[in-house]
Amino acid sequence: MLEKNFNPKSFEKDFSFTLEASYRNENAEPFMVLLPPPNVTGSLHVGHALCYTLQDIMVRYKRLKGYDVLFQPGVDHAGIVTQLLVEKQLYEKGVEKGSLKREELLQEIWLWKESSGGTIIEQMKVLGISCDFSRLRFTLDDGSQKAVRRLFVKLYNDGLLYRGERMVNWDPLIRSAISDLEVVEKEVSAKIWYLKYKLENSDEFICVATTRPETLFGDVAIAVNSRDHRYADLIGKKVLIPLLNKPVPIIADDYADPEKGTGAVKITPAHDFNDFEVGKRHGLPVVNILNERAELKGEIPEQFQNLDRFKAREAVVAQLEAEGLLEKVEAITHKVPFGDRSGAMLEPRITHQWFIDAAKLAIPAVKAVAENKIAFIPKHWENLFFEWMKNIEPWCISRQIWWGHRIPAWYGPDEKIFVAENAEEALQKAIAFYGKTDVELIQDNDVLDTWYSSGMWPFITLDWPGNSAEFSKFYSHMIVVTGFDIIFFWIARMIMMGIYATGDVPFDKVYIHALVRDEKGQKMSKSRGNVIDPLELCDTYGADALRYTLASLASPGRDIKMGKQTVEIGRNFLTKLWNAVRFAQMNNCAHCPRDFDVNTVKHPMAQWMVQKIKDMVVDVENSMENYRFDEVARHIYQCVWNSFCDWYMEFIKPILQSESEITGSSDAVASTKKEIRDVTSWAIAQFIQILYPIAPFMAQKLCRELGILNLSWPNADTITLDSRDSVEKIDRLQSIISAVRSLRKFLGIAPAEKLEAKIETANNAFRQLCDESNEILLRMAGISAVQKLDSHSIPVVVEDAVVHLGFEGKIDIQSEKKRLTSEMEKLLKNRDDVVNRLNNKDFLQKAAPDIVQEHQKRLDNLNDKINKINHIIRNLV
RNA sequence: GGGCGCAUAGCUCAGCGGUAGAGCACUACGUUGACAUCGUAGUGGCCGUAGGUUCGAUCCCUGCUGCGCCCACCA
Repeated sequence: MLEKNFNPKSFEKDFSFTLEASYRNENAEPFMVLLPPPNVTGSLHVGHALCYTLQDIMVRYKRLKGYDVLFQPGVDHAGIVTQLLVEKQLYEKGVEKGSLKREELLQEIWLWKESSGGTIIEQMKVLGISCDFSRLRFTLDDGSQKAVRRLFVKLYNDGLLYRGERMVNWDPLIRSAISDLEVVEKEVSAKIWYLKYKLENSDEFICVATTRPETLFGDVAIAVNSRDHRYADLIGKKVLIPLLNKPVPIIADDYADPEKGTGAVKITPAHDFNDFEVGKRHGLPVVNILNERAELKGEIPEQFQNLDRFKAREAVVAQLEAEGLLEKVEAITHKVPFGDRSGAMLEPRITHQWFIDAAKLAIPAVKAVAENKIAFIPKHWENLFFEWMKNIEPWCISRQIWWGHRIPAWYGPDEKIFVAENAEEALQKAIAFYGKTDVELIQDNDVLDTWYSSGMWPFITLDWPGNSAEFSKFYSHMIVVTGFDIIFFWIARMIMMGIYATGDVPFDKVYIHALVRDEKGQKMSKSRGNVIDPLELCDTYGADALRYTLASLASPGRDIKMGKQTVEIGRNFLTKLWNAVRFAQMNNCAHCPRDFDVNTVKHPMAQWMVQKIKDMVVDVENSMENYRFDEVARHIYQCVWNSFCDWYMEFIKPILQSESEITGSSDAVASTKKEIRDVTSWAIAQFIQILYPIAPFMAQKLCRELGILNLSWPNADTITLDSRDSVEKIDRLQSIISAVRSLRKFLGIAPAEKLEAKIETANNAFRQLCDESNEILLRMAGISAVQKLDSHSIPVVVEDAVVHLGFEGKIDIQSEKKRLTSEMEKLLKNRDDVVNRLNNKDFLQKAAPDIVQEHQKRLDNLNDKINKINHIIRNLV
């Protein structure tokens, strides 16, 4: 017997997932979910919980349906994040950044990874995520290393990967290049300084506005627009850079916008993307005045040497002011690029980096999505994908850190590059190239962008470049579930690299899930302090409750607003089901006989319930196939709570609690009782199976409790019972009960007070059900049916039946009259609408015939009811 | 500047070319056996706005307004 209190904590920890998760039905259709590998430094947040829960629901559903399911887990080494984290921990122990050698630092990071990395994997188990953990992969494991190098060499040999000197976004804190995607623009308040540049051999000045005065030492020109008459005569002349007195030309370039600033703009090619382009157009030199830490360095006055860029700014401004070269200062707010990992303000910087020719890889990727070989769900996210792919820039894949895949490129004495899968191969190439054996090669110091290996995840995990059975079965047929924010970072790269490496798309579906916000709709963040910990929610409400709640909120195209209490949705629902099962146990409805056949069921209430379950199975299955997990949750909820608990269980209580078994007085009653028991236990078994994908802990607990050995997905097609008559009759009985309850409440009749009632109906089948339902009517509506009423009565109209409620005491006739009159008003208005429509020739001609018919029927029903109520009102005294 | 999404009950959200729904909240009543993590009944909506298409629009189309997001630019 289930415990009286629903306490998920008491059983959720009992179930392990490893066994069932690694089960493979190898002869069946494949279904694979590619788990986005969480960072090795990560811990579970609500976003993960949503993402993983949805995946797990799909996976468990497909397992029940008999698919060959692979749910492949893994962890990402997360280069920059992890190295920063370990360096910080070392710093706290007194180890300065940069004081360790490469091998020493790597060893420290590996040690950290072994001891503290991947806690999120354990947290996933708490949530009941049924990955095949025996196949857990790491983006730096041997297989990944091999695959990464293999693809690098292939890309290089195909000319799609190259080393070049370009301007990139540089993070002065990490001291590495980062990709454009890792740049976040932030609005900051700043100042704009108007500097006076003296014309050479003149006393005149040209005024230039800048937000970066400290970069003036790197200026190589002043640009003005050729159509700007203010400066037309200055083009070709020279100005002197303030504080440096170095002459630079005034050039004409359309980049200079007469509307902005003073219309004259300083050109600093080494420290600005636009200026770099202008410099290139005009063959200007590149003067770098910042080092890797963004300190001033180079051909600049001694007093500014080694100053941090922000201190340098102050110093430069002060000096300019002292020399009278500062015309004015204005306060502005503008957007400035920051690194999303370090939070440091970025610097454009010209360095040697490795790049992937993403534009070329993008062509087949765009084609694949355009041709629907890959479908985004919801579809509109394709737009975002296309938009980015259209404007894709070369992808800078080298990072100046140590934790990651070291770039498999070696340099000979003359900087000649040898790209190879390992040092030995590189050496062989070098020997062949130089024609001598004593060649010394130095490997590139940089590592690859973390997203490089992530981009290979779909095939790394299937043991590419080997030709595994899993690869041929699952590759290009899997689904990826992720947030929209990594469509660029990850999805696009997986598609590009997957097609390039294997010739085929890695997956055929991309499900984009919602963003989970706090209850006010704000993004959750540590700094706001509004982060909800899913593990805490599991502890308070249970993992199943959290899973159910997340599923029920997962409507497409809308973010999820969620507070802690939101999880009560799931907790309350599961409690309800728990108690329903308890009720069944108490009434010997827990075990469904093996030979039970739902299609032989006779009792109207039983048939009604069977039909409700059949409908639910069909609905849930449709919703599952359409990735509508909110609908899945809702269909189950309605069937369990509204149909099964609210009506069915109340209806069957008189039958289950009758004494017929003991007395054996009636075989018919006893066999009805048995049938009801069987249907009840069958219904519960269906609920458990349907619920398993969403609430696996509870489902398994109930299976154990009820002795259910095998779970499978119910097949609605095997339910062939024709239950239309029963459904109609039971629905009618429900209407009567609701109407009587409503009227009793309106008249203020105490719930405990029993009333006599006479039910009039011309429908014989229904008449019979009413006669058989005395006890139900008594329990649920508080009425006992009689043939003749002695007391005063008030009639209630329910469809084609009239229920006369008898009262001994006084009833407020006036208020009842009022109520009926207002009901009548509504009915009349309703009828007017229908009549108007039926009088409309266009409607009759153009509307679908069944719609017209339905309106006619509606009109008949309304008329019938109006007549009956009219009659009642006239006779109320 | 370019693009995307959203707007339905007090709140959170479903829905749909043909009578507007749920959960929460609220009001009233109700606990000696499935369940107060509950039950019963109720209150509450010109479905953002202006046009158009249609026999009929909350739903389809267009404009507008408001909110959110993405990309680009910013001397």
